[in-house]
Amino acid sequence: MSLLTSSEGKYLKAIYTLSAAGKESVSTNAIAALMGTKAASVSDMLGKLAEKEMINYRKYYGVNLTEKGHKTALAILRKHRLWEVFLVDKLRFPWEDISQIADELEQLEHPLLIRKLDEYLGYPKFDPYGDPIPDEFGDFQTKARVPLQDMPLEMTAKIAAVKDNSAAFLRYLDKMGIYIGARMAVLEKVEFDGSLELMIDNQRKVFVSREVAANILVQPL
Amino acid sequence: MSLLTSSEGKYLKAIYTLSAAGKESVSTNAIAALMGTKAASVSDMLGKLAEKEMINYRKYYGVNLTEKGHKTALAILRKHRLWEVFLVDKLRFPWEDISQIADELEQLEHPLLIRKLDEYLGYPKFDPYGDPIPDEFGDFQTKARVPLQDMPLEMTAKIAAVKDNSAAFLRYLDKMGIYIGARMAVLEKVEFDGSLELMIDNQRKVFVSREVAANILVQPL
DNA sequence: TAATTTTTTTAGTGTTGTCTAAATTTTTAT
DNA sequence: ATAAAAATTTAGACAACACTAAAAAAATTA
Repeated sequence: MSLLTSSEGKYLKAIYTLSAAGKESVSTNAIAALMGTKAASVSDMLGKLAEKEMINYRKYYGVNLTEKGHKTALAILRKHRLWEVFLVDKLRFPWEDISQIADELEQLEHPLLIRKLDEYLGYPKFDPYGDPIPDEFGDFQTKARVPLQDMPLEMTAKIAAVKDNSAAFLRYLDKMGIYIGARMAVLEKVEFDGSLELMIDNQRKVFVSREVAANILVQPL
Repeated sequence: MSLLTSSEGKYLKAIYTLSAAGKESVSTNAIAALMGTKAASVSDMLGKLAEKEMINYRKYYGVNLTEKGHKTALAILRKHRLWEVFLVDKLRFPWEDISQIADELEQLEHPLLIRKLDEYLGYPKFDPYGDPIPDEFGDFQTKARVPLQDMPLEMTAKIAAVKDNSAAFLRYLDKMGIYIGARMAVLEKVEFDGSLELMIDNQRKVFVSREVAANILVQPL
């Protein structure tokens, strides 16, 4: 018993995402907002997930993932991110399209499918957004990453990940030639508005606003 | 508005399969048997599909696909068979495992996904079972195929398709070294029990029973 | 053709997951 | 500290999809 329905899986992933974003406990409204449902629906579902011992649920005070829920969420995240790699590396999808498709693919339940996919993709460790892909045991690599604004001048780093996965943001990055894995250094910080001048791939200079910089993580080399 | 749920899609595919198998109109019980549901559930669903103008439904007298239903079924079949090719050619699944997984993958609805998949797979025309893959317009190639029993002695042919997709049958074929695309000729027909001696790939002789032969289609060369 | 069997449909129920509206609890502000 | 506001839960409804049991229609057979 107790295998998850695909809807339960989506909730679990949402709770994981919100937990990872720092908060001790995750609120009903935050989940509803992230998932585009109503608070009442979330309350219902929290009851079911608590029943299945996926979350610790104290009414009116939000939820935490249990150990079991955490592992399950990581398994779903693993599937999601592997499919994202497939869509970008193999099918050549633009990265702004892939989240939605991967949301459906991640719910597929077949013991061998993900193992074979992982093998086929060459055991990737990061998805196209730069987020780490958990292995079968839920372990993943997290290399030190810092927000772009915190980089000292001139230090070389690699674009490691983006915080905002919205299509608008990703298209903007594409247009500016900013992509995961690109080498960069901060040439100048403008005091006045927090904007930055960057050198990308030792070739191109680009300006980015404080808002954009806040959504980019880099990994010092 | 008229887009299909994934359950409706499965019914449509089942009706298509049964229609293709010859019958003028498809009975409620036949659908229930193929899908592993009960006749009452089928009746419910037929009402919905008739509502959406996918089928012509005369109560108590079975159903036919409308033009719209036929096109929709072919689109689903196209997805199913492309995913099967992916699973076998790319992920290296044994062919007896793929139907079930493709049943879930075929329900994914994304305008670009199938086009990109098709391109990535190199626009295959047949799935791993030898069944033709409809193109975007629902057209597909059907080369002349004959049941293995009807082949004259000594004539060379290619194994083109199997009628029975059960895991047991497919495993048997694997064991005997009989695969889609293999060259073969009938060396001898045994009057007594209808069994055949085959030459496969000009190398190996194998015996197959009448029952097995009845489930293999070949394409004369 | 009349009776029996088979097939199909209808009626009523359960489950999952959503919603709105109302009730309740917690948080915030005066 | 108490009143107002915000967040959360409960209650009741609905849609999709399955089921069982019973009714109805069609097919079979004697």
